[in-house]
Amino acid sequence: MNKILLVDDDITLVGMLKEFLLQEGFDVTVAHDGITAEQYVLAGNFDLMVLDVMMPVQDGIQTLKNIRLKSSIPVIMLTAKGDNEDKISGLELGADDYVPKPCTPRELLARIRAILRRMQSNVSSTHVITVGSLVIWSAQRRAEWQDHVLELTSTEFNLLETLARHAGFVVTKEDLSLQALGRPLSKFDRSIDVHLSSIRQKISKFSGNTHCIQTIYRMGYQLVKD
Amino acid sequence: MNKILLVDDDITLVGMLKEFLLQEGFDVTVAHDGITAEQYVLAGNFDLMVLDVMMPVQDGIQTLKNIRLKSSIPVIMLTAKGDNEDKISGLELGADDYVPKPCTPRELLARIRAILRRMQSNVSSTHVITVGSLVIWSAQRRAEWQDHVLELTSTEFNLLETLARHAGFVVTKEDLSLQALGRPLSKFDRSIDVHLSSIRQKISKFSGNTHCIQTIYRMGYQLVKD
DNA sequence: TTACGCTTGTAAAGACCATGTCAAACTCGC
DNA sequence: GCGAGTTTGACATGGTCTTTACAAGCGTAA
Repeated sequence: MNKILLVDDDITLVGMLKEFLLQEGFDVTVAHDGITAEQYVLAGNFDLMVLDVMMPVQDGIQTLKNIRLKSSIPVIMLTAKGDNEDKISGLELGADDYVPKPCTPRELLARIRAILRRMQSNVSSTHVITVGSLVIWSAQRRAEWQDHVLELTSTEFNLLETLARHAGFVVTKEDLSLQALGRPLSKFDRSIDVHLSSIRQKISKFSGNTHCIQTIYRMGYQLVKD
Repeated sequence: MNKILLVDDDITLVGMLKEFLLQEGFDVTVAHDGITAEQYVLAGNFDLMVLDVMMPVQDGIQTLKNIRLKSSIPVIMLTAKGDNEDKISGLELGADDYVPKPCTPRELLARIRAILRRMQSNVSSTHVITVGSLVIWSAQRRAEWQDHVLELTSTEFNLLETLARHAGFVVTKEDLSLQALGRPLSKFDRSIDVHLSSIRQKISKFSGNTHCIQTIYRMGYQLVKD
């Protein structure tokens, strides 16, 4: 459940929004002035803050400024009128969105969801590994060499991916076995050599360059960056 | 300081982003079309590029395609609308992330930081030892002498690395044997002498200076600090 | 200084072992 | 049972390490 902090001096408006957001499944906390909001943000771990620009004592802009010194919490600014200056300076201070007042709760909700979605997609952001002419899409389990699809088996893909993740570094057979085959390397296990051999063959179909996967004698293998 | 290249034909948007990123401590350069961007990338050593998909003359996709032929610079694509096709084909070309427009500067910043962090975690863990004209990258098992790669065997590398770690001090053969060969020195073992001989030979290919590895009679060897 | 013993430099040879690779045996899901 | 994928076995290869041999260097004592 997402924790949201609502900051506005308009008590009735905030009350209404709170009700609405609670029903939508958010965990809502309310503050009525900037100073309190600052304290809340630094204390509790909120996922997002909705901040009114126009407030007595300390306005939203100053509040955001202070908060940005210590936190990178996503912030949606509520601006009175369609004031453009507010928008710019709010964004430059590090607001993630601004919503002109008056706005319907639904509209605000949409913005909140949008921001949270972005933040989350940020974390799980697509994993693409690029090393020289090799491109690997981990999620899709897809690998290309110089724009040609490499038709790798599952294990081969794991191996290549592991090497790519550590491109430029030597990866021992022990590590390769653990990470790509999922078991510790045992004494006379030749699987890794065999798989690497076939990976090299598949790569060599598209370029003579087979020494991109270097063997480091008695140490392991290394995918060279270049 | 990280060098960032912003590429978008929307001059006001780019101007705003540039301001924002400058304040965040980046070194920002701007290009308004794909052709210029290509030239910039190949010329300057940027750490990251933000590339708009929708551009006149040459769109972002083609630009990325061209750049990928010659550079593996991290790229964030800016896609208009939530256009899914753009997303896919951008990633397949080797973009590292995509951000749907419109986006706030903060959001873009977060993505930029995320990518840079990922890149740096690859490099910063590298253990580099520098002694005079010798540079050793332990993790990569790579050694250079005056910018020339030394093609060392595993044991040779171990020996040189051990000497480099104790540069300026005498290292006994006993210690060398233990640390580089992994076994105690036995009575008539000449391996270390032989290996050091060949290391010296390999170094002497690039400079007459072979006394960088000093023999301390009846004591051991020493890599001299310059 | 010279002679002697011990240590080190280095080339060459051989032993050893890791790796490349093919093919057969083996799994496992269908 | 079939087929794709994986592992195992076998063999060839070749790189690397060690050993050996001899030459050269160093230190010390006569």
